[in-house]
Formats: sequence, structure tokens, C-alpha cells
Amino acid sequence: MNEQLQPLKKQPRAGKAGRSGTQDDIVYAHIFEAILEQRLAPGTKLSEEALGEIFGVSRTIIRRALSRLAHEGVVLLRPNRGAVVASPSVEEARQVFLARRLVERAITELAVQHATAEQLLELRQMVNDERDSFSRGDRGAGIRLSGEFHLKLAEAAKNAPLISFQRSLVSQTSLIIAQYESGNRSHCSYDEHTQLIDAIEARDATLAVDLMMHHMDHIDSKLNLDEESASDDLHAVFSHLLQTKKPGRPVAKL
Amino acid sequence: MNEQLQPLKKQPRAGKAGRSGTQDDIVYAHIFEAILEQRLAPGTKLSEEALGEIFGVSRTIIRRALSRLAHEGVVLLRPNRGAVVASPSVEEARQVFLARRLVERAITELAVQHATAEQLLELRQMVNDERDSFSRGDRGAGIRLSGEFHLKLAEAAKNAPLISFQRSLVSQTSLIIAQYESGNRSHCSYDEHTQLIDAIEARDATLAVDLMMHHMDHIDSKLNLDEESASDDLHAVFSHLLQTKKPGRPVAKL
DNA sequence: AACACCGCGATTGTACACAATGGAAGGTGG
DNA sequence: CCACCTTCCATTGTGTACAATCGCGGTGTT
Repeated sequence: MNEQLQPLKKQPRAGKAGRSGTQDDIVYAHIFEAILEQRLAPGTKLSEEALGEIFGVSRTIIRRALSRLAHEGVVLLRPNRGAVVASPSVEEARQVFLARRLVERAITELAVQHATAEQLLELRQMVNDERDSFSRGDRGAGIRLSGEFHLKLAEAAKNAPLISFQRSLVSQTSLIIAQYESGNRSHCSYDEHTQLIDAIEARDATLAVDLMMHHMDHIDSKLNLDEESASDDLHAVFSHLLQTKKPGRPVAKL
Repeated sequence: MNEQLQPLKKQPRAGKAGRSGTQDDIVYAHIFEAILEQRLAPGTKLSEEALGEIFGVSRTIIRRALSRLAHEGVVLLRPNRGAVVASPSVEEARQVFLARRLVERAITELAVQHATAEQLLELRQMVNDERDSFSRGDRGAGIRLSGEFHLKLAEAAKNAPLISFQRSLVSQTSLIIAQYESGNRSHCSYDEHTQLIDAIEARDATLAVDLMMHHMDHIDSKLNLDEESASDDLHAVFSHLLQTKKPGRPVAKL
């Protein structure tokens, strides 16, 4: 029953002993990462007790983490029925992408105004990491890092509500990509990220926004959202019916 | 020690007794309302035990409600120090308003496309309620209803992420208005709301967006955010220092 | 007299025990 | 043989007890 995932009990805590409040974040981060890297498939049931045992904490902590994940839209919390990894429908995916275009445009404009040299440097570093995991063939990490790039960009926009919203949107986008990505093409071409940074550094708002919008187009076009999504869509439809303890075994009968 | 606030124990619950899952929402809604109607001043400490006694539920429920309020930005959750009513700084207020302009523009455009006749009717009804509480002199309810109008409009836009974001923004805006509103002028002139509905019903996107942007301007202009906010700002700065058990008594010495 | 240290009280953080809900399997009647 | 109902079990929802942490006041020392 226990897959090994991460044995991580509470670590010895190299730093201050007082910050016990980090346990939530550890659990949250690990589940989040697992979902984005598709080690947890959409529709998988997230039992509180099982997770508690895995991470070595009580259900209280797990529950908080799940609640937070639910608020960001990557986990679906059904009353009295437990939590499952969200499986966004095509319509939900469309809504997320619409909202993202909106937010990304605003963030880009603001980043052109406010981004510091240091932040631009950090952004370039992230693109490097991204390229590394791509060449390493680590698809999951690639998706995650690509998301973190957009989140970092949001921070450069210096608007707290937008950052928070962007975090939620990026999370859901990553989930959607993991679920719907068509080919083996790269998810977020890091070239585009580099060009974007250049435009921002040049303080060219028009160009930057333009690049960002094209970037969004490219992400869209890599997904099977439009018509041909029948197969994946079907999977999404059924995935929340199977109480998939053991993913990969097709239980539903056609 | 016990101010009377709301004696409300758990109400007899006209409906089913089984749906105890609503308790969260009840507590959440009441605290939220109390904050928006300024019965709870910014900076007021929200003790879990006290709230639990007031509402007749255990700390577990209170904690969830507070966590949710914190996520929406109307409550500040300090680790090991408890929760206080948020007191947005001028800078934070600016960021919220910037984000709102963005979102309101998008929502308006989408509402023009998607609003149904029924939704428009509901919106008109809400404006009526708003006018009523204004004429009744119930400022708190007015602020709340005005916020609910904008939230309802977001629902007409039919985009779940935007609705969720708008809820958070409206909450924070209401708090900001409660904290910074200058005169006794009406917060959200319901005339503008009516005109907005008309424009949406006429499917005139340009006009509707224009009206909405002017509406935002008017809200801005009623606040003391710009320069003269010294006094209120000072209050905001100190308010999170006083552990105000008994609000209304100025403890800090100028 | 002022600073620093130590212990105390109050409040939050965590874990656990019990109650309640929902689904599933088994039994019975048509 | 199928459908419906009943019973049971697994899992979540809630309350509460205990432990940890933080701020505060007293006391001793320089």
C-alpha cells in the first residue's frame, strides 16, 4: 500500500527550531509537485489517512494542504467524499486560458515598468534551468519550471493580488498541459521566454506584450482542446468515476 | 470582555438538520459581514476561542473560516500570533484597485457577450436592494450589496477563475472603502450600476466598458488614497499594533 | 537605574477519538 | 433473474485534550 514516494518524516530542521509552521508547506509542496509532474494522475483519490502516513503527520496537516490545493484549483474537494486530483474539463481549460491571457498581458506591461535588473537576471537563470531539464528529458520538471517562470514574472509586476491569481492560474495551466498536451513538443519554448526577457529589459512594452500573446497562442495550439480532444476528453470524463487506488488499470467498462 | 456583536448561536436551521457542512459558511459569512460593515475594525484581534464561543462551534470551524478569510485578504494570519482583521496599506489598496480595473474591464466585456435575461433581472434587483439600504442609511449593508453586485456581474461573465478572483478583490475593496472612505457620499452610486446594466442589456460593449471605467474612477476619487491620507494612513499603520480587544478606545498616544 | 535573563500565563498548533455520512455489498421479494 | 431495500464498512467531519510557542512581567545583576 505504501508506495515510497518520499519517506520524509519531519526533517531535523537545520534552521531555527521554532518554525514548525513549515510542515504544511512541505506537504503542500510535495503533493503539488507530484500532481504537476504527473506522478499523481487527474482523478486520483487523495486519502487523508494514507497521505498522513506517508508524510508522517496527522490528518490535520494533510487537510490544510488539501484545502489550499483545492483553493488553487488543482484538487477537487467533494464534501464527505474526499479529495481527488482535479481533472479540468475542456470548458474549464478554456476559461483558465482566457483568464491567463488577460493576466499575462497586464503582468507583462507592469513588468516592463517595474522589473529590476536583479529580477531580470533571476528570470534568465530560470530559463537556463528550464532548458536544462528539457535537454535532460525531464518533462515534469520542465512543466513546473516553465510555470515558475511565469510566476516570477508576475512578481516583477509588483502587484500582490495579481501574483496570487497568477499562482492559481499557472497551477491549473500546468495541470491542463499535463492532461491535454498533444505531442512530445516542448511545452513552453524557452526561446520565447528569452525573447520576452529581452523585450522587457529594453522596456519595449508593445513588443513584450506582443511576444507574450504569441507565447500564449503557442501554448494553446499545443493542446488538444479544440475538436479532436475526444479521446483525452473521454479520459477526463471518466477519471473522476474510478476510485483509482492503482492508476493505470482501466476499470471503467465501455 | 464579550461585546455583544451577534448573539447568534446556531440558528434552528429552518432546513435540514443534516447539512452541518454549512457551519463553515455561516461563520465565514458572519465574520465577513461584520468586517465589511465595520463592526470589526481593522486590526482587531480575532481570537479563535472567543469566536468559537460566540458562534457555538469549536475552534476547528473557526479556524477554517479564518483561513478562508485570510486567503481572500480580509484577515491577516500571523503564525503563532493569531488572526487580526487586515488593515490594507495605501500601497496595497492601490494594487487592489489596479487589479480590479483590469478584471472589471474583462468581466464587463464578457458579460456583454454572455449575460442572460434572467441574470440582468437579478442585477436590477440587487441595485434596488442597494438603493434601499442607502435610503435606510445602512452604510454597511450598502457597501456589502455594492460588492455583491460586482460579484454577480462576474458570474454573468461565465469564467470561474475570474469569479473567484473578483470575489477576493471585491472583499478587499470593501475593506478598503470601509477604512478609507472620505466623506459621507455614497460608496457606489447605484445610478451608475443601473446605467451599466442598460448598456450590457443593449450589448454595447464599448459603452459598458466605458461606464465601468468611469465607475472605477468614481470609487477611486472617493477615497483618501492619494496624498491627504496622512491621518487615516497613520491609523492604518498603528492599527495592527494595538491588540484592540475593546475597539473605539484610542490606546496609542500621538 | 537600566539592562538582561528567566519563568509564567495565555493562545495557537497538532494529534487523536468519536460521530456522521456515503457507498457498496448482501439479502429478500417480485 | 433483476430490482430494491437494508445493513455494514470505510472515510470524512467535528470536537477536544495535550503540547509548543510567544509575549510579558518579575527579579537579579552590573
